[in-house]
Amino acid sequence: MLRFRNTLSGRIEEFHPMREGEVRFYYCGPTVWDYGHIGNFRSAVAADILRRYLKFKGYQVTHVMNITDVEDRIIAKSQAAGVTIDDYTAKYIDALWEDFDALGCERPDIVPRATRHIPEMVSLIQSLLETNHAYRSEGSIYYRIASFPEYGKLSKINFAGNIAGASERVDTDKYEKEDARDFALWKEPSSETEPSWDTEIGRGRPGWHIECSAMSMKYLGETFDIHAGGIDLVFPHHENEIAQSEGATGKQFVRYWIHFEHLKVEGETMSKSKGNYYTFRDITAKGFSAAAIRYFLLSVPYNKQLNFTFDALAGAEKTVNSLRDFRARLSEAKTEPGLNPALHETTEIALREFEAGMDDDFNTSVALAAIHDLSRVVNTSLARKQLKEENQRELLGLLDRFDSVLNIFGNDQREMLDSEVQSLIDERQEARRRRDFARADQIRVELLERGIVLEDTKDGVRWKRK
RNA sequence: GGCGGCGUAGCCAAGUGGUAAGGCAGAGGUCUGCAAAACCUUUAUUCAUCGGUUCGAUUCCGAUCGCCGCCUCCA
Repeated sequence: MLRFRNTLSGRIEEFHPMREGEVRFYYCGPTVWDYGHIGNFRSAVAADILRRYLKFKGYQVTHVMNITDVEDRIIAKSQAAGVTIDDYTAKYIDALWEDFDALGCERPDIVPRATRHIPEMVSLIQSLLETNHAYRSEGSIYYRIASFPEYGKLSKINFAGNIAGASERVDTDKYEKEDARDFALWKEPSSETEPSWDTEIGRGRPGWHIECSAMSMKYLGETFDIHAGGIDLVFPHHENEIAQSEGATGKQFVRYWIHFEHLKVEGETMSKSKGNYYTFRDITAKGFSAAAIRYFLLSVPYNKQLNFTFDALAGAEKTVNSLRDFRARLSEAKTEPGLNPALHETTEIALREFEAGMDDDFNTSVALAAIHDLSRVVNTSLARKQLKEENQRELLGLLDRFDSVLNIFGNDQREMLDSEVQSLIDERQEARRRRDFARADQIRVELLERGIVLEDTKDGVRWKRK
């Protein structure tokens, strides 16, 4: 039984979707104003694991991820560059998908963009105006928090004792609001040239929060199962989404909220001023593989802060390689017909432990430990020739199941070596038979320079790419 | 100022009221012509510090120190 922490209740809850066997899942994606930093991808990978594990459990999942492509920073930057919003964001959206694919994240089923859903937002704002949850002020439209007594139920912020201290930092240009907590649903353009839309509620552009309410309800319904995102979004973004959606519909908006913890870099907050701000691209440029980055990001449960260090990433690189070697070795092994019952038992235990870990609030650390334990036992059996054909089939199937969730083993496609490389390998085997080790080692070095690593085993020579 | 999280071996870390998962690195060994890979053994009497509760605490409570986050359109 899958259990995880629901931010709404603050407790671990058993998961029961609204509709049998079906999960509607919304993930608050990034704002596309720059290349994604590594913290963005910690969340993206966490959302990927979450969705993949729901599928592993047999649910049919509808996964929506939004792209915020209209927001103050984007407007400022696109105006400074003298280009349209679409032109400014196109490059970063393309980059986002490239990085997404490289990290092995499945593309969401539906990816709505804020700029493509202005009518939906306008209509939601209209119904909030009608129900008195919103009011106009100086050309903009604000949400009236006083109209929604449950405000704060997600973030559990005690506004009575809190806002006073924080209010010193409230922007002075917000005094036209009835209450400091009220937030903008619709913003009047601050200049003639600022990008805006002409709509039934006036000329302007949407506030940040309204897009997620409008788009999630459009694609998933007024009440849906899971809404996930970075922990920083709890307040105000998700709190405001609840106010907007439940204010408009009178129904519960989301049944389970999940928030992904941030990562630190070398024990500190990641920030440009500290010089420890890394995008995914910065890290691959240093020679680390996307597979290692994915492994590292998912090796610690989503609800823990993860300390990013290059030492740890180097460790992940080795670990991923050895797991891939393990799968290749298992796949290539020549086995006798039959079943080794002890190994069958090992296989079943591994599945149980993997699932027990994942069921317990998506504990990927425990799930990975199950895989490492399995690989050690199976490697030993392979070396001792105790692995039978049935075990091999069953184990490869199990690794595929694990990988449907984690996606760390990579493709098991053996490419053909070009004939020149192959003949060098053959020549080396011949040299070894003649005990001409000087020539054999010379060939091994030559192949290594071409990126081919050789391993001599009892069953012959194995090769792999460096 | 208000609220919350964390501090476990050289590094990344899981975890629990009953005596410390896993990975990387290190040491020794098996195998091998050598190497690589794999495997075996080994590496925290101890879980930031100090008190308290308990038969028993790393796990619960309190204090202290350190780090991180939210209260600012930052994942």
